[in-house]
Amino acid sequence: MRPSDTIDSTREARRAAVIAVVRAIPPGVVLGYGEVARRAGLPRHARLVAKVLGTADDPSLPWHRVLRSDGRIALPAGSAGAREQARRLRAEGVDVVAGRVRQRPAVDTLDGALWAPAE
DNA sequence: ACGATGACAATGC
DNA sequence: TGCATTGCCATCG
Repeated sequence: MRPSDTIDSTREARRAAVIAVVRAIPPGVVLGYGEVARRAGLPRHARLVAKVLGTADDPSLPWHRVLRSDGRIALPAGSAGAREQARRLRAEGVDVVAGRVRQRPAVDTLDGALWAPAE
């Protein structure tokens, strides 16, 4: 490996951390960007999470389970991505109405709370 | 180095 | 609920 890679890896490491967290989200569960950032050990990096998901090319990544903190789909309403996301969520049993999820992304729900520990 | 940008979040009205 | 404002922070030109 080139020495420059070791230094650049800070960026890669964060990206990897975010990817790992997103991949760990179980079906039917949704999290906010800020939450994901937290779980990735990067508090206040919600926007970075967005960037990562946007540039991630891994098709097996369940990026559709990441929403805004208010339960809204982050992608522009009507856009191909937004429709795709809503479609996938419903396929997992998540209620999506008008680009919004009928479930609190917050760790308010029992499922979310129980999911918190571990690792 | 500097300002603009963005799949964000919290707060206030 | 919706919209505007402010704060945050990595990226990019």
